[in-house]
Amino acid sequence: MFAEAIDLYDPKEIEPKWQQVWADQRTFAVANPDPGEDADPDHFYMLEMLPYPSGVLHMGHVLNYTMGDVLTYFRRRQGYRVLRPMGFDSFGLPAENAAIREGAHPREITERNIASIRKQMRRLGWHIDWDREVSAHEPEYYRWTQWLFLKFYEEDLAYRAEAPVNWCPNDQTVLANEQVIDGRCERCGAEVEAKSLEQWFFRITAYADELRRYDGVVSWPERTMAIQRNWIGRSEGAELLFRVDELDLDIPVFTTRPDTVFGATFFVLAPEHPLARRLAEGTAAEDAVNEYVKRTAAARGEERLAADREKTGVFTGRYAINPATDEPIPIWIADYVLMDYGTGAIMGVPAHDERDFEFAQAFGLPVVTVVEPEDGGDAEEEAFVAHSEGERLVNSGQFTGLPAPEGARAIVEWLASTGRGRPAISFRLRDWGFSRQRYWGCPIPIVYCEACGIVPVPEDELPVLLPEVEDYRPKGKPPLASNEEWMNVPCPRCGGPGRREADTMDTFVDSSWYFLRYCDPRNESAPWDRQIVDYWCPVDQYIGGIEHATGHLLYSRFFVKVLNDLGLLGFREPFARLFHQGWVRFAGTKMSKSRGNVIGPDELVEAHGADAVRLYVLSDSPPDQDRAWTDSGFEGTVRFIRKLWRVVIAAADADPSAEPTPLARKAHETIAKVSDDIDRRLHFHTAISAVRELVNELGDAPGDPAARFAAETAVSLLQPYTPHITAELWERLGHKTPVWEEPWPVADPALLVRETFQLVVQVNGRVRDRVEVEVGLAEEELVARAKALPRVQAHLDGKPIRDVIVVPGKLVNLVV
RNA sequence: GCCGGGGUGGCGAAAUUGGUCAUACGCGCCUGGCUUAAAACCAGGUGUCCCCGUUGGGGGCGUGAGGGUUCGAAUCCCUCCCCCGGCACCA
Repeated sequence: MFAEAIDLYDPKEIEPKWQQVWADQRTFAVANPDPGEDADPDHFYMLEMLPYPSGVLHMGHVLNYTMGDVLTYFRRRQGYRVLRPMGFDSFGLPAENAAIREGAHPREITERNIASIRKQMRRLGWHIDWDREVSAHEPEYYRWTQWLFLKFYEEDLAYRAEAPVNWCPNDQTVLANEQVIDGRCERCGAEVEAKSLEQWFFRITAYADELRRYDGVVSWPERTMAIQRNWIGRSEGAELLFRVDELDLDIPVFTTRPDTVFGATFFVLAPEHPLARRLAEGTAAEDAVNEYVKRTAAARGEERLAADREKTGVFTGRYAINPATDEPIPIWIADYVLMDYGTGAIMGVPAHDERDFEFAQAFGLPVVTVVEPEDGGDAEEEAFVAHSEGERLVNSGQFTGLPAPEGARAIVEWLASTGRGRPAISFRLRDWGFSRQRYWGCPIPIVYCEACGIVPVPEDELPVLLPEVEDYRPKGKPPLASNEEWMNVPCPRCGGPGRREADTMDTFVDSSWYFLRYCDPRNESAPWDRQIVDYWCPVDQYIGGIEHATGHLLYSRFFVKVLNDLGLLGFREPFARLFHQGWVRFAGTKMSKSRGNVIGPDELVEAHGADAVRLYVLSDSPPDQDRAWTDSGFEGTVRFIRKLWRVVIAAADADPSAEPTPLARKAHETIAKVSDDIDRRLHFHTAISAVRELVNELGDAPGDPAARFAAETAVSLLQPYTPHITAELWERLGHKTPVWEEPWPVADPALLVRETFQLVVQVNGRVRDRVEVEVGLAEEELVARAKALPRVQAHLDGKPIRDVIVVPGKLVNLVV
């Protein structure tokens, strides 16, 4: 009784013990390669999206980092040098809002949160190299964020422009398109307004085409690439010039249907188009146009986006020349044309565009059909004709009769020859506005000088430290602007009076390069050493939420492409393999802070140990699928861990034996399956199932000569999932080398090859019997054995056999 | 509307990509053991319908629906339905 009691599994005892060993021995630290080193092991960069330190970890984090942990241990034990760092995305709005609420400094709140998350991470036993920890808010880090900004600025890839921005009236700040969800602020839910401001932009559109390709990517989810491609949105077509003689203007339009230009019966400018007011100047329509522009500008936002809205617009009194027909067509201003797509102006072809048709109907504009189905069809009855293979141009001058796609090419060529058009590609993607009127972010190292204009802060004056301010609230102007002493600075170029840039950077800038800094985190003379970064990168396996598809994952790709063009690194895609973990749901809903239904890992770790939490979160569901956290399921895992303990302790007394019993064979099959599931498929849940099968069989065969081997195998294979209990059991099995340093087991191929196999016998494709036969029999012999089976005989029923299919090593199918 | 992912027991899911009676592993449920009792633990059972000589054995049907290819289909093809995600007055 007493002996049994000491051997009870007690995670509270075991887990702190091994965590202390790992800390003392610096088990998780990994060195960069030594320049003189010649025998370099294979290396592997394992990365999960860094956490935002907003309080404590939730189950989503536990899932994410446990997946990374399994892969880290797995690769490490396969002999790879594994880089698995951690850091904190520590600038950003929530810390600032908490600071306003609590009256503490955002730095204080942030660092407090980081300390508590770090503690949680250690308690979960994650294999993290803490020597490489970085946080975005530390001057040692953001100094290089600023440095990178200056490089982009030098290349004209960061620029300043006045632009309509998404303005959140509640947070008093500009939002990126990605932060606007259904016309509302992602964070506070307030309705977003339009506002025109001087802003900083990254010219991500310069890389639009390449960002749609994934050269250098090894494995990305199809859906993620589809989301990014939809977001970037590429259309091929032409830019055509429409002349306004009276004002001596040529206004470009973008169209995907240059074949329909002969049918353009009107011309439309977006209300925000810089020429909109000028066109109407001096015409009878001037007042009406001004009034319309003012009204639509105010109504931007949500209502304007509704596709089923009635078309509105106003005639300018001017005409443009259709470059194909040379006929004047009326110029209108209408808000169904968007300023920030194409050129902000369109040719109206009501016969072949649904929206143009509606507009023409509303204002009585003529409809001219210029494309018809091959057979003539009943085009007159139809509002417009879809673009398809069997269509030909009509009413199109010398192009009449050409098939539509060919006609499009011929027309663009013809217009190009007189300078009135050219082939063009248009993207939906906009440049990335990254100015934020906020305090808790990376200062933008720019000085505005009355004489010199925009002047970058010299590199040797970096970092521009984030100053202290009285109040973090924006109140219309950015908080940094309230610190007059900080704001006023001599111009770095002429020494005259200058004012600092008071906006800070979007935190997505910080996270666009953190994975590079991890490689060389303490470098004081450069953001990184190119040799070191090129050694580790691209990241071999990245894991994080799919919600970052059009944000972080796109920005990081853009950054790496630019940095490659600058010669700062030697690759063009940051993440070779990408994987999205599913959501952890509880009580049928997504866990999120805003819903207040977060179950933290702390209580569960406290009650049942980190191993149980780690193992359960990866059990039962494929890694990319949402999963429900159920108490009964978790209890099942706790039960299994206790069973593992019991069964392994029982086998510890058994003698080592190499006898190839069925249990030994099962152990080798499990090694093969678990290795393949983790390595190739990331199917952590089926790997766990396989080990459970092995443990079940071991439990059923305590006296088996291979019991000890089976126990050791189960412990070894579970080690990446449950590092504490397996470390303890491995030691109790009498091993001196700790299990995490044990090479990953390799299945013995000899034991995987069977001497006999179960031959499946089918009659007409239906399984009728199975028989154990020796491997390597001739086909005729297999067929003869199959026919001899009584149950097969019964189904053959004396009928003649028409065909025989033999799959060697598997089955015989008799067709009658 | 366009693009992408998906639909398998009561539930989470497996079947590694055309070849072992489809449902491994787990949850739930049922039966039994242990117990004064309960919990825990342990053992067995659990798609569905039917048949027989009924502590056993045999058969039909079953992977959203319908069709097709094949000796053989959850897996491939066609048509359709439904669910989830992205884009959308984007010219």
